[in-house]
Amino acid sequence: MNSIDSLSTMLRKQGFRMTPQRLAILKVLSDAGRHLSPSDVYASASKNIPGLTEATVYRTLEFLARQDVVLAAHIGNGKMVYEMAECDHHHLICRACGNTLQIDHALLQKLYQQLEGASGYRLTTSHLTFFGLCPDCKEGGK
Amino acid sequence: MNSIDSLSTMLRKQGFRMTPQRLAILKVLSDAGRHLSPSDVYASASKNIPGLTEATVYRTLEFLARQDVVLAAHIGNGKMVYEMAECDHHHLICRACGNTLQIDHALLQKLYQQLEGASGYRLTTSHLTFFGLCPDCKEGGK
DNA sequence: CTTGCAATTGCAAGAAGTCGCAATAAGGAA
DNA sequence: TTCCTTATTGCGACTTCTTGCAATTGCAAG
Repeated sequence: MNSIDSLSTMLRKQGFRMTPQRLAILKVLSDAGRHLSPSDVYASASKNIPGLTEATVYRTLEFLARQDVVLAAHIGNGKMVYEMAECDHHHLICRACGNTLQIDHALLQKLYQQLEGASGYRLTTSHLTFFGLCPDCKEGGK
Repeated sequence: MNSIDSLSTMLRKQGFRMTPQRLAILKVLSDAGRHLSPSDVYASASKNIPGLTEATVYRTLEFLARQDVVLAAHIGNGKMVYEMAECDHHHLICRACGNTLQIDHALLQKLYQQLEGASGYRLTTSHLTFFGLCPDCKEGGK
């Protein structure tokens, strides 16, 4: 698992600035251990960085996702959520009740290899979201 | 492939109203043959329905997606796009140049069965988006 | 320690999308 | 055809998110 220090060093090496704003946002995500919405991140980070703006939070999340430090995902309500890119995984969400299951990336490894073979692309891990009905809701006949 | 008439009949049977607004939006999507953004849909549909509002377009797209008449997807720029749910497929997008490849759902059939077995969920088809680097861009060493 | 460059941020304006409520209208029953 | 119920829409206010630009600041060089 990458610490904030090693992530910072890596990003600096690539010519990026590690500002207090960026460090605070990274720390919020690192401490959370789950995904957060931009407004969740803003609410927490602005406690440590008075004067932080939401525009900066949005820009920083997008920057960290582009650098693969953070995974972005849509979880079905049209909103983007973010999480530290520590453990590759995907989500399976019940369309009726919203219950969410985490899926290891290992389950998709073969598919990814197959898609690479068929397409010529090199796939990056992304935070996929699958939808379905959970065991409780599919019995209810929705 | 379902015609607008048969989709309308099906929705009416479920107690929904098939208003001129909904028919116009369905027709725009049906004629497009590709995915459209909400503002694309609004621009086209409002030609036929003067007075149509964007609020109605957003609500109708969300309604049609919920009824599985339309597939919604995020294509990497944070925006939602919509397409008739005619041919189950997914997307593979190059993160560098934006080039997009369409992936048949058939390639994911086994994975879906596997996930159903492992989770107890019944998966619905969703419009997944994979990311990677296309053959041209991965050679460029990004 | 100082300086200069260019990346990053704050700010305000604007775009995209959502919500509550009254008015409108789809459609079934009579 | 008329009437009534209730789903749906228009509207305006609001929230969420993005953008351009000037000011600020991280950081490498000296």
